Amino acid sequence: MTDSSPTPSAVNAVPAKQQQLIQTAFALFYRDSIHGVGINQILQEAGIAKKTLYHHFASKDELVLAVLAYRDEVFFNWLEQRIRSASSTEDTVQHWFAALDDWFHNRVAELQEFRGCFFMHSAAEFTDPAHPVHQHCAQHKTRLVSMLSKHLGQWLDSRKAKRLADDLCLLKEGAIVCAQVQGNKKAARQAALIAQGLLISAH
Amino acid sequence: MTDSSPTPSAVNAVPAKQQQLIQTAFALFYRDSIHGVGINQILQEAGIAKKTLYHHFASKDELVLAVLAYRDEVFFNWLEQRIRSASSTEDTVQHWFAALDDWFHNRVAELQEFRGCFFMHSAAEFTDPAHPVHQHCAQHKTRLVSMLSKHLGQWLDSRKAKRLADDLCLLKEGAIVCAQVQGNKKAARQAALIAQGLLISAH
DNA sequence: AACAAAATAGACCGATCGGTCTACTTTAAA
DNA sequence: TTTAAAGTAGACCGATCGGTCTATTTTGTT
Repeated sequence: MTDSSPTPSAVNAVPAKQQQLIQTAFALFYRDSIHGVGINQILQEAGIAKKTLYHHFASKDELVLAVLAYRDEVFFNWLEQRIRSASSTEDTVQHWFAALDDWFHNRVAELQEFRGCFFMHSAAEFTDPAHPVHQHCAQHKTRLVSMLSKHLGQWLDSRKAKRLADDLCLLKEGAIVCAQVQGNKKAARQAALIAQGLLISAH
Repeated sequence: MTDSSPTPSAVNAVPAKQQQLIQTAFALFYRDSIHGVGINQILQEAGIAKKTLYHHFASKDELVLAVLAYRDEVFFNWLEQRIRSASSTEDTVQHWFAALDDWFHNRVAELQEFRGCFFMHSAAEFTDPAHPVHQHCAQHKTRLVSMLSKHLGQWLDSRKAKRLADDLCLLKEGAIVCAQVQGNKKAARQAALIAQGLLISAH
């Protein structure tokens, strides 16, 4: 072993307080939007001193970016795992919307109570496409498309895989909005039915 | 005539300053989100005194609701008009996405520069489904579905019309998100292609 | 035991928040 | 011409904003 481990789980780990700050901030941002939540509220909720926050982050903006990175990782990993075991194009589509359905019905503990897409909301708060927050949101979506596209590439040629992935992501966004704004939790199954039409015509 | 008209366009009209306040507030809310825009900023931009605002609205919340009602009316009327002339189910679908395409490409002056769906964004800022703002947003979506459904009812039985309207609205939401977050302005045409599949299987 | 890093509480800063209020001016109908 | 409503500018209120700082305590390594 090249490094000793003085404390169980230390060394190169993300500082505990930093992680706690990020998770608390995410929960509050997700509920009340970024502009709707103040630093002091986050600190009180997390039970952490103000100095500690500014020891880990230079500003609220940097905390926001860290929160986006955190959510990106959690969400991406969850969805990739849900897709991974699919063994055909049709199976992937089913897994895709089954995952969304679970999310909408709060059957996915690691994603918190469903309130729509955090990246969609954040992009709406920072409408300038050049703003780091907006760019991070766009990247998240792009990353999901290419992950799905790559997965579908196992059975489809890359042009068709990309096209289907784009469509499935558009349907995903639509389902999320319907589920969030109108509280229509059946939106995932509805989107899955629309996707059926794609499989018939598109191969 | 039951009422005289002392000044051209007065009597039962909405006060000019009130309308100006609403329009200015909408432009700012749409760009920087509701929580991201302060009262003073709105007043400065509109060139209106603070007392005048609180003469017309009891609070910022009431101004927000008035802004939602204003945008609801503008958007609904625009989209209904775009659909009205359609003469078949297929034609309606084409008009539907052609309208979105125009919006995404900023060819619709009355809707302002495209920044996504204002109601979707506002619902994200007020996540409590019981909050008046959130409810107004949900209503807007419901109203659009039923308008479209009614229109499609000319050629489809009501069950099928409702189902198709639901699907077209889900596709609309998906296209809006893709166009806004990723800047994918082709999303309307993409959604139109997906909708083609619906017309084949669903009648 | 010594020591540096990390954490604590919370006072404090100038700016802005939503909202009230006074005092004055403009507008337009009777 | 009178009069009431609607408008103006902007001081002011307490609260909160993001962020800095002092002083002290906890923590973990040597």
